[in-house]
Amino acid sequence: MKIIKSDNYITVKDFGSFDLGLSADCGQAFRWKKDENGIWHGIAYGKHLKAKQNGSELTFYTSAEEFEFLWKDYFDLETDYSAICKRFSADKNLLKAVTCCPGIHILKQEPWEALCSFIISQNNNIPRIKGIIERLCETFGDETDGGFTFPDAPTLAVLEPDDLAPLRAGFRAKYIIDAARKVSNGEVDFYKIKNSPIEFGREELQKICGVGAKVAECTLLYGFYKVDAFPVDVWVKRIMSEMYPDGFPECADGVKGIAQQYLFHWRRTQN
DNA sequence: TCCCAGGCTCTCT
DNA sequence: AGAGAGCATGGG
Repeated sequence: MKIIKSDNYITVKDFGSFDLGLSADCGQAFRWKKDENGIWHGIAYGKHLKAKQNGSELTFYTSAEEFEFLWKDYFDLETDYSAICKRFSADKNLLKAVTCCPGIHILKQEPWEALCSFIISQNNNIPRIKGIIERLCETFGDETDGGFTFPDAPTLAVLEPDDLAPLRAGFRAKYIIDAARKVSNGEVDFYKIKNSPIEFGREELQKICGVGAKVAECTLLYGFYKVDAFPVDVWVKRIMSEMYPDGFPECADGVKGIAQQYLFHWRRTQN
């Protein structure tokens, strides 16, 4: 990877097959938006980022320091996805999926944001998930230069479900509050989840009311970078019954979550 | 309008 | 243990 510094931005080259837009908007994160100039805007870890891609050139409107300690890792730019996709090509469906949308990386989101976002995602559609999360940030987050931060768990833990009425999250409001309380009082231990095998995280997260297998897997994959987590939603369920009635292919062992992300996006963007 | 959405809880067998 | 209804809301 090559980084060229300028006054107010940096240019990055030789980053492999990464696709910024696809990664930002393939249903794993809900806060990235593209403006009329093709520039992506997002906020993570309390920092606002503007970034754009022109083929094999990425522009980050931030300092080289911030890129090094935050965004390089957030966008998982040092993992060799072409090697992973090459492994996937042993399976004909996975080959189609990675060929159709190369460049998807798993975004390393904040654990709390991932948990909260996927609680909101249940029995919901992506445009509305984005709306609820936006209202959550506007109502309870902190204002920064480019928007609002994601409100942390302690901030929400002191609220009652009714206080979330402005979000129009429906029955999910009580789940968000239960999650906020259990995370901020340590009943659900993020540090231990991060440093334990995936099975521990599965059990720990499902202590929260409103968190079942699917939300737990999503949180582990996108919030804790447990790349073998395997979220099964209605789309992946279709894929499994149509293409893998006898089980998932061996070539995805250890990185099933990444395979799932390619298949999910592929299946969803067909027609 | 009506169906359905990156599911989960609760209840009834 | 397994199946099914109900859930809040609104996008398409």
